[in-house]
Amino acid sequence: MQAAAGMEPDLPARAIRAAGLKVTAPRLAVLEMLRGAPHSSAEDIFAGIRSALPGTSTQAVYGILSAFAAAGLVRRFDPPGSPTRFECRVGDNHHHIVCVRCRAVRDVDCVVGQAPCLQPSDDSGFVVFAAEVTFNGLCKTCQEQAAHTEV
Amino acid sequence: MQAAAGMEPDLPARAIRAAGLKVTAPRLAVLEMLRGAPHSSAEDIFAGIRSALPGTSTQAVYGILSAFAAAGLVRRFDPPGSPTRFECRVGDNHHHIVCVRCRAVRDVDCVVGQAPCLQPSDDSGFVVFAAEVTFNGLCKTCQEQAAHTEV
DNA sequence: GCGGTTGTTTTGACTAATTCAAAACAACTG
DNA sequence: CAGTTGTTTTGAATTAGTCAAAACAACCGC
Ligand SMILES: [Mn+2]
Ligand SMILES: [Mn+2]
Ligand SMILES: [Zn+2]
Ligand SMILES: [Zn+2]
Repeated sequence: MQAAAGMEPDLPARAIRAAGLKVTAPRLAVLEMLRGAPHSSAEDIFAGIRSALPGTSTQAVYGILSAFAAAGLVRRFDPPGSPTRFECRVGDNHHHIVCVRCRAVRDVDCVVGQAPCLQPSDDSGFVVFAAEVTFNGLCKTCQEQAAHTEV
Repeated sequence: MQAAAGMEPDLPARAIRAAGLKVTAPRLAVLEMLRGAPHSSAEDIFAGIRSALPGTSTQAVYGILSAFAAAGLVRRFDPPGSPTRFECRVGDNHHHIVCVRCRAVRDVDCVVGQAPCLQPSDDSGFVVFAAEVTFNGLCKTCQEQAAHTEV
């Protein structure tokens, strides 16, 4: 499974190699898919790549995502009530809005500038690495459907 | 299972009744346990009450916690990588620090005053109800153990 | 206090999401 | 091009939680 190597930069492959990982077809497929469909679950990704790569298994996808996350290539995000999602946007301290009805996820840039939420008022002796902010709400579609149902 | 009724106020029972729920032994046990051990998981709670109430099942605990959460008596919290936790502190917009190593959870009072993180910079048309802030870090114990292992 | 109604718990099965481990395999190094 | 090492496949197991029917108990009114 090697593309015409040595010619174009082939960004995804370089990113994987730069992370100290071997470049493989399933890994390229997962990374490509994740670029086009951020906040996908492992199962979403498996469904998205299985036609192009028959013989691929969910376990492979889980393994790939773990490796990517450990290498800092992707970020995990656990919305309440749905399986873990993954995305390529890393290291920019952005947050998420989740629709409590349909579980849709949208990115939210950090509210108060750079890394605002990173200082808890009292850290109880913890060393804090990161702050995850998750807004719960209703997406536009679900607002409309709720308006219909209610009243 | 009726205590000497009509004498003392019996706070937990009143809280349950005020929420429009019937007062039962397992419900009292769960609420009591949750007061003494906030951020417990369903399984934690089951383990904590099963000796006092043999014959209780995990399903009962799950049912009780769902009813309590729906009634606003308890709050759920989903730390990444561990089962859902529950607590009695409700309606005060407080947040959490989670130790990424041992999964310990601590409360953090809201950082910037009242309800700071409640305004996303761009809400994409979402109506936002609440903001969950989760700080990831290392607890004191895990810092020390990490210091030993590393260097 | 007694019985009926309704909400709660038990019992038992089942699903979804994820993890573990051994063997087969393929990418990269020299 | 062969060896080494990391990756994927295959197959099974586990964890966390859900669903549904039947047994049961709290609470209301009498
Ligand atoms: Mn995102
Ligand atoms: Mn708390
Ligand atoms: Zn929605
Ligand atoms: Zn810890």
